[in-house]
Amino acid sequence: MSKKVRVRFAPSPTGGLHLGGVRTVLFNYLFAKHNGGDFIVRIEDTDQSRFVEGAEQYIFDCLNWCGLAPDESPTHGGPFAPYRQSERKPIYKKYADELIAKGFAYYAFDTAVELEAKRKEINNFQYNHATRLQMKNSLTLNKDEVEKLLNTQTPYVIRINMPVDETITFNDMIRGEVSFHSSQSDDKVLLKADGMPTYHLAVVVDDYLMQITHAFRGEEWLPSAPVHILLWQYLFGLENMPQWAHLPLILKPDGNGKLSKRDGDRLGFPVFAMDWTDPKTNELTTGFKERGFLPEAFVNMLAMLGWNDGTDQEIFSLQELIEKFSMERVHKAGAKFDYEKAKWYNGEWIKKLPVSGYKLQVAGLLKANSIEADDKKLTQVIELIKDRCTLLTDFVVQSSFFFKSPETIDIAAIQPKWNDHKNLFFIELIRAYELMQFWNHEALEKEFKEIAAANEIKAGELMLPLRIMLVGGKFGPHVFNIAEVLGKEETIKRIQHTLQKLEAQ
RNA sequence: GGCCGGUUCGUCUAUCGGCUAGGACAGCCCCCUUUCACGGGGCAAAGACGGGUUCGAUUCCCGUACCGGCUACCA
Repeated sequence: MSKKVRVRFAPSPTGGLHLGGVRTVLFNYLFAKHNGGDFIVRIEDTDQSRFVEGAEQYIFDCLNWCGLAPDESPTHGGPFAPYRQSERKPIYKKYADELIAKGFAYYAFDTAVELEAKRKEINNFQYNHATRLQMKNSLTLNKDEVEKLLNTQTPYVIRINMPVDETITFNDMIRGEVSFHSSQSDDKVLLKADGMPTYHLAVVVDDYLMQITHAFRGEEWLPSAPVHILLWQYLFGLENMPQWAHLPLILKPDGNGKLSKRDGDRLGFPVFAMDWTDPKTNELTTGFKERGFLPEAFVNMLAMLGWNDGTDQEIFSLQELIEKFSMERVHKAGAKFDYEKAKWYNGEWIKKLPVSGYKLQVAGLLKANSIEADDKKLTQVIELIKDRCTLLTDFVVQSSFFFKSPETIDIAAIQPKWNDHKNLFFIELIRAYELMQFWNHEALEKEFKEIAAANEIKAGELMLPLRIMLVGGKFGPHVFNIAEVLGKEETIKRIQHTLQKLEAQ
């Protein structure tokens, strides 16, 4: 029997949660759930200088919005707590010491200033097999000197002693066999002077301790994979190492390169899942949520950036994604982000979901625009206009006139073809509508057309004016549907109002 | 620079040696709609290049080009 699948998402809480980050979460989550496994969130906050207030909570808010709930995390708890690396600090030293004892790592006492000087002196300086014997470390210093430095609290780091001539090969679930030469990697710092591990030590130790079976991360990590593999070999044995998959990057739409927050600002689309306010600068970056995206659409769109099920299907619920996901079908190449397509997914989900699935959000949006919508009418309105909304925020413009009189009336659209004859028609229409027993769109349309015929005016020439009177502009659903929802009193009131304006002209 | 990865329509992608290279978004045209959308139909649009292997390569191998990632006491 094989071990239970356990995957982890390991963000560092340094700011907003990027599209690519959410996709990494998603693929982890889908893989875990597809295989009946657990999804763990581990906070990689080993760099105290990059700590950002609120960033961790924000990550969980985003996951919650997306519907990607962790089985274990600092906030959800779990048998392998703590899940915050800063709280696991004492654990790592032991493994770093073990590496030193085995000769796979060494103490280095070089100061930042000394390293800086070396970098200036040697172009492309690397702390590696070629240079480490020129440096101040336990390889060059004798035992007593090292002992003395250690005893006098001299700051030091622990570095991995990369082998000079070894080929490191592993099998990536997406890329197949990938190999590196050990001489190419430098002697990465494992334990920092402040006693915190670097990412390199921490991932390996925690993946082992937390019994992670599959480790998925962005492609940008590929070059450091050999270091991690060596660490596995030295510490826990290759046979216990998780299976790796390095996910393709999400690229900017124009040109090339990794998609960044700046690209979103520049091109006018969100990059973060939800609104993020930088606590230092107070700068607000809009998220997909606040931009009017449904989590269903956001997740669907992200999944399709690099994955497909081999058919033409493009709309998937989270449940379907769980059923169909496989790492083998993840594309190797990076994908340029296409905001137009992202919006298309949202439009599809607005049409697909029952109104109850997003009614509350729409009500919230309306409220923010000081429109209080009663529940029954809101549902009715949403049904009527949802086909012409691609973002949730579109509902505001598309529905405002149902709840309050239009602020401006596009008189210019009626005026040129306006005449007394038409004016008379509307006066007659008002009278007829006042007497209507059953206020529904079929009856309203029938009445309208009969009066038009009696006046020998083409209905088509009258429908646009009516629309402008009710809506204020050339948009919205079928005009008699609008009148039906508006009700007798309001409809007549709006017609009269515009009639007066036309008269005044 | 070095190492690693990648390369099918403008974009996301299908194809696991047989292709008239399929779908979707965006674009254009038509229909529906007496507004605008939605919807329906259509058009246009691709295998970086050069060598192999093979009866046959988009698919396998090699090289070149181009793009990207990494090259911190950051993740």
